[in-house]
Amino acid sequence: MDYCCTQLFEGVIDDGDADEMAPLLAALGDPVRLRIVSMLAAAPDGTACGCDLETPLGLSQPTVSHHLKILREAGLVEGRRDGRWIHYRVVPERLSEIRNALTPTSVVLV
Amino acid sequence: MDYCCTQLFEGVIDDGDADEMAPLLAALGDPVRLRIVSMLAAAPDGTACGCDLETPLGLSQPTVSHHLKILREAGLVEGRRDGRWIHYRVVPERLSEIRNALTPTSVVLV
DNA sequence: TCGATATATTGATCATTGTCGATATATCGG
DNA sequence: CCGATATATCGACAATGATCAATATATCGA
Repeated sequence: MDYCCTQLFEGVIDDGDADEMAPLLAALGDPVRLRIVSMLAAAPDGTACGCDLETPLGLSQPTVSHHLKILREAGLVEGRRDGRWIHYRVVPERLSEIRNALTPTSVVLV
Repeated sequence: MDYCCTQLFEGVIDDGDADEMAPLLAALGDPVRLRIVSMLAAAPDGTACGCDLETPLGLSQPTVSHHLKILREAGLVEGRRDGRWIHYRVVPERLSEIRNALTPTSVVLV
């Protein structure tokens, strides 16, 4: 190895940033969670509760709860309790972070 | 279920699009692959061969090859053979697709 | 307080994935 | 043709993840 065009990589994303950004992208790297985010964004008032997602997704309540947890921990979704229900909404700033990271002029792609 | 604010979700990403977009995001949802993309983008001429990545990544040749394959199959990276070497480069159009999908006015997020 | 509904957690199972060593394939130079 | 280098594939293994049934927790209405 390294007999060929070895070179130093400068301006590359540092390990910490990569470890932060990857879970964010991985959270959206699942068709179910993509659909959830899309459904929340498409909902009339921009929110929906978990129970509304089960039937259209065709998944059990624990599974939907599992995916919502991942999206929540990634900061891509927020939940506000309203009595029995928790209204989930997309956090658009978090989506912007991804878009910015993938922009050619960003830190990630130099 | 569905006793609460049941509603139809219109304008939501369809299953086919979600199944297409998810692997694209999942391909970037790994810190190693994020670093690879960043390294390719940061390389002097925008390309690097696999052998250049092993040492800075601290990974074995098969592992780097594995990640490059995933990025290749996702269309995020292209390889051009040059003798013994394969020069990999980022496909910026593919990154744009992700950015567009995550834009509030896009199909995905309606 | 009790029953009903919404959400979260637990435990289990099966599939996927990241990693490596070993090996195969391809290309170049001699 | 042979040895060296770059890349891909195979096989194995440990870790992660998606899913569900069962159960726990929380809130409301009666």
